[in-house]
Amino acid sequence: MQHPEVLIANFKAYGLSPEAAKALALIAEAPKILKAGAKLIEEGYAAPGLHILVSGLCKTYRTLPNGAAQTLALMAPGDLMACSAYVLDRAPSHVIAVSACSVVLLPRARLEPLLDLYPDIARTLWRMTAREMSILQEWMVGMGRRTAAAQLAHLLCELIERLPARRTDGQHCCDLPLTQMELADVMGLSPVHVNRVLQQLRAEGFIELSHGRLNVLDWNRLTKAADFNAAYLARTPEPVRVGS
Amino acid sequence: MQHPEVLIANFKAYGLSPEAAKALALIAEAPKILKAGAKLIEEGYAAPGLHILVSGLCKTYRTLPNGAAQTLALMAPGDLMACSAYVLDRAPSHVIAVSACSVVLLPRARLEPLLDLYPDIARTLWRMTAREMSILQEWMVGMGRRTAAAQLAHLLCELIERLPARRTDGQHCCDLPLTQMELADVMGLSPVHVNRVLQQLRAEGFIELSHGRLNVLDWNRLTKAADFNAAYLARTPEPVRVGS
DNA sequence: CGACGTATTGATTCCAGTCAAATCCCGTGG
DNA sequence: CCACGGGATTTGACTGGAATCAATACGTCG
Repeated sequence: MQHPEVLIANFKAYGLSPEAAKALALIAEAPKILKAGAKLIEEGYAAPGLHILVSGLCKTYRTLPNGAAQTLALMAPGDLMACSAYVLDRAPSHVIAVSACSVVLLPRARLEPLLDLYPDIARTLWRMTAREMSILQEWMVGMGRRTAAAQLAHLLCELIERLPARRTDGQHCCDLPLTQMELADVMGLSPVHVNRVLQQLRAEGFIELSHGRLNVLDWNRLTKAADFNAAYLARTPEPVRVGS
Repeated sequence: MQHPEVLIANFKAYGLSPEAAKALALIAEAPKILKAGAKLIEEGYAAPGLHILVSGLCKTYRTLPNGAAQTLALMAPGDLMACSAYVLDRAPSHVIAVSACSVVLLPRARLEPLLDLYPDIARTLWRMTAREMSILQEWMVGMGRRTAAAQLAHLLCELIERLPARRTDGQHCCDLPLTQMELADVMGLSPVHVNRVLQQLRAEGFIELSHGRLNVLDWNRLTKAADFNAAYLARTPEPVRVGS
């Protein structure tokens, strides 16, 4: 599948009209390939356009004076990257590739005219940003009010939903190229504690996780333990639609 | 000052053109007055339009099965309220008035045509949403990686910047109608601990806080202790501009 | 094989939560 | 004007979850 097709399909999934989606795909530059760990956007940097992740996993994070890091977002294929760096014209935080990635740029000079031409595009980008915010809010609930185990379980549920996953009855699995240290930075915990909570989830038969591969053994039980409800991940205004 | 003027000034502060701002103000319904504690938006509710806070303080929060609550946003005058409830057509969380509020509604049926007519409006609303997200991210850094004292100090700095405040050299103060329990729900802490950390900040001469009034005694020292940098609160794309 | 990053384990400390009581504050009504 | 009541704040004692420190295994790659 060509990149333009992927882009078009993605925008359509957010409810954008086919013509507008095609117009967007046409202004996209050739995808950039990033190696794991490569920095895409540096804090303070002025964004040359809007980045969209095509494949791989990226993250946004902030570092503190004491050296600690907090991950602010994980980006899955189809996600906008650092849209605030685009709208605010200045990146408030770093964006780096977690695994090998392919990223497409919609250059500002070509995107802006399209926003004028197809007002639906702005609506869609706005909606994509709102979805990103929903995810952030869910993380916040986890950090503030869930136990570490529930928070981790919830995060894993979310990642199964967001990342390309193979889903069979009961068993769901996906590639998860995150180290325990990276998980810790997402959840605001220490790596050691993540390790312990992970073992807890393994011991209770919820999941398997090793070698960058996550396998959820009992989806129902895990979502219940995590109090997980996928509604916040919806891409379209209407309550989740099924089929095409 | 009439509500339309307030609205117009606010949108201009976000960089919107005067004509578009005026057009927006024209479609606004008469302001609704809310009593403290009144529920504006209920989870799951379909938003009839976009709400903008004119005066007072509101909050968005989620509750968990165990009864705990997590505040997801505080809204100051000029802020969009629950924009995801508008774009996603379904509120993912509750919005209630913390103090007596005045709220204006831009009805969907009148706002949508404006989005087509003035593409800059969508850009501005998108930018407002991005700013809200920046605030959320900053909160997340606090919850995950700052000590409770630094987190609280940071929050107070933010509120001084966002809420109507009287600022004299060194001393800054504003009305802060939040109970310690509410502060706890914002920060993901227990009310008891908030109380203790608050006393710590008082003891060190950073602040006074009582009877719904916050007084920052030493702004420089507080911002330093909180590692506070107001850049994330900027409303316009360009690095903070001074004057009109 | 050696080396470095990652994962695991154990021991200990400490920050923050919980429980519970006392006090304060303020509005209300007798 | 004062007694009452309920929420908010404060305090203390105790518990517990997560951090920290430190050492050991594991694994992958040159």
